[in-house]
Amino acid sequence: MNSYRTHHCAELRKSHIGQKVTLSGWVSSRRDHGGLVFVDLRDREGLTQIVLDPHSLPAAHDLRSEFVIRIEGEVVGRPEGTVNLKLSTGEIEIKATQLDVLNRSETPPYPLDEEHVNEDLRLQYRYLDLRRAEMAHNLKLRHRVCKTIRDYLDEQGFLEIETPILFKSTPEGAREYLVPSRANPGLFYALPQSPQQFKQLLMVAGAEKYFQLARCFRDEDLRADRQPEFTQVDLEMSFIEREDIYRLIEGLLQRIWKTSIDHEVKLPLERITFQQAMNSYGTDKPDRRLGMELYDFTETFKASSFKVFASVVAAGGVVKAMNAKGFACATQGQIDHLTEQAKAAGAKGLAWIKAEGGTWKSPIVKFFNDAEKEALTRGLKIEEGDLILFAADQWQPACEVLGKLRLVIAGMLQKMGKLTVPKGVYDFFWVVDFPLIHFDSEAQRYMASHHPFTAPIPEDLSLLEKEPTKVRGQHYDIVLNGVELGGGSIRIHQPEVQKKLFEEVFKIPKEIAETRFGYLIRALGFGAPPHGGIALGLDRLVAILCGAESIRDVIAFPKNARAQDLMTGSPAEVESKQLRELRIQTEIKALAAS
RNA sequence: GGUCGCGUAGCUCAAUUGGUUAGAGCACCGCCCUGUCACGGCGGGGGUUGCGAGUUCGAGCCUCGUCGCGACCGCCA
Repeated sequence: MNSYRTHHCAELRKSHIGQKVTLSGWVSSRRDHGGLVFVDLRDREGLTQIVLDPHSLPAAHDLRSEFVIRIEGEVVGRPEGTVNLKLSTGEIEIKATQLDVLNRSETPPYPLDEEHVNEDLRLQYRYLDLRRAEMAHNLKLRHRVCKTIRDYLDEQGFLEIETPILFKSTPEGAREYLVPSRANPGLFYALPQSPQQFKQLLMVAGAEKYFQLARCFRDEDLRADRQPEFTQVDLEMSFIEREDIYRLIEGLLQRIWKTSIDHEVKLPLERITFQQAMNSYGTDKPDRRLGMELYDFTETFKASSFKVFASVVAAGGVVKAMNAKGFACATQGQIDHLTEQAKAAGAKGLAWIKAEGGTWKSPIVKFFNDAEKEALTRGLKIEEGDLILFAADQWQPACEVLGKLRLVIAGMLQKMGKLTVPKGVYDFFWVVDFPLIHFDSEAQRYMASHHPFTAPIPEDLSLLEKEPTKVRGQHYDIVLNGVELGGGSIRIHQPEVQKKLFEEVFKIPKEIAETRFGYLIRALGFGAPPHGGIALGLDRLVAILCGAESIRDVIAFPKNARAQDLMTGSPAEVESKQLRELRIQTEIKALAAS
């Protein structure tokens, strides 16, 4: 025990009454009554009320917010009627006999207990922001989760192995951060988007079970749940099948939820196919808590006199609909907004029906016959006050349009108080049987849906040449409350299969495939074991556990939406000497000079 | 790159149809106060309304531009 503290500020209870204690911390608030001063003393763990008598401790009058002080005193019970039930330490207080100001503080630029402060300011003074109880709690919970992950995976026989941060550019995926090499002028490293290739090489190396809390870097535009650097729980195993991954990760999630928030996750988790997810929710990461499933009416409208629907069906498309329960009150403005959203998602327009005032109000209902109306009423369980929305297109675009509207409408209904997402519900499930390959209309070639190392499902292998988009991959995503928590796959371990995909399916020129992935294919040729793995987004996972809106709230020093650190002022210019050493010239300087 | 929203005191916000000297709470400074916990009372300081143009007799408010921040779309194998 050192001279600063005998206890922390959330520790003392009635049972400590009479003890002489020393506490150190920050002045959270001060209530100066002239002849008596109360201070809420805060440290990482919590608050304790200090009572100071300014007659013996005159410095008590000079205390201000965020001063760092040390207090000696006696734990006393609070007088009758002054107990504060909001504080865990609210039954006691410290009668100070000694006050030392360890450090003064500038007036804080914003009140630390204020909820809705400009995020700029919070980020600029992040060290103050992190003093707030909520942020301190988030950091603690994140630590608890990391510790649980390490303990669990250690028990399961995993080795924590670090992989390089200075890696090589592999422009197949996300845009990368580049790092110039002074020793090799004109050449660049790239920061890894993920340790994907290294973890596969570790399997070839016989590591068998690898994991890492891996920092990953992507130079893409940011979102509330996207940072330029973020952390993945990255792992890979040899001699395993998909079922082994499911079992392992389910156990891990169960343990994390138990140790961090004492919530029981029931196992095994449900599995749905990509096909089912799209069909029922129009997305591969559905938030099933919202209800509002999509239904198919292709058969109903096959021969409809409503030509818009009938012609889509004739062209091999589908007619899908969803019931936005209780949203018949949607204003014209809201309908217009939904139509815009639908168009942005690729629809040509938006057909809708309002069940209102005992009748159906809709621009299209006049084309429907009784059988069609009956099918809709039954299939969508239409009741007074409902809003029905349609999408007619090829299967996937039709699903996606309604999937997007479903989320927009859920947001609107929540604002109106007509839809409440239940709290404390954690809807985990696996999404499986993803298509291995999709056709990218922009690049005019087939692309890997996940990444190019994903193994096909063996029975689909024969389709690879003729109908590549029908091949399913041994890929799996774990979804929680509409958030993609992570994903992974069984990898290709035969070099000839990997080569075939690169060169014949993805049409990556031989030389490029060689320089980009040659070492990996070569490694696979030296007895690579069957292997697979998964990566979980740690920031998102912790954010959900904390109930945080943004992953910025669970990262100690995050960047803003422009990828800047407002506290340190990075990124920043560098000395021209540094650039010369790297043999780098920037266009910006040339532009400024001209 | 695009769409939308926001920008007024240190912080959170207000300011009627475009109308006099831009207000309030908290914070800050001074004085008073022995049971507060959002302590209270009295007094005080604090503003280039993000910036720049324009319209107008007159702009925090309208228009254009610009900068900053945020959300979303694109992007994120």
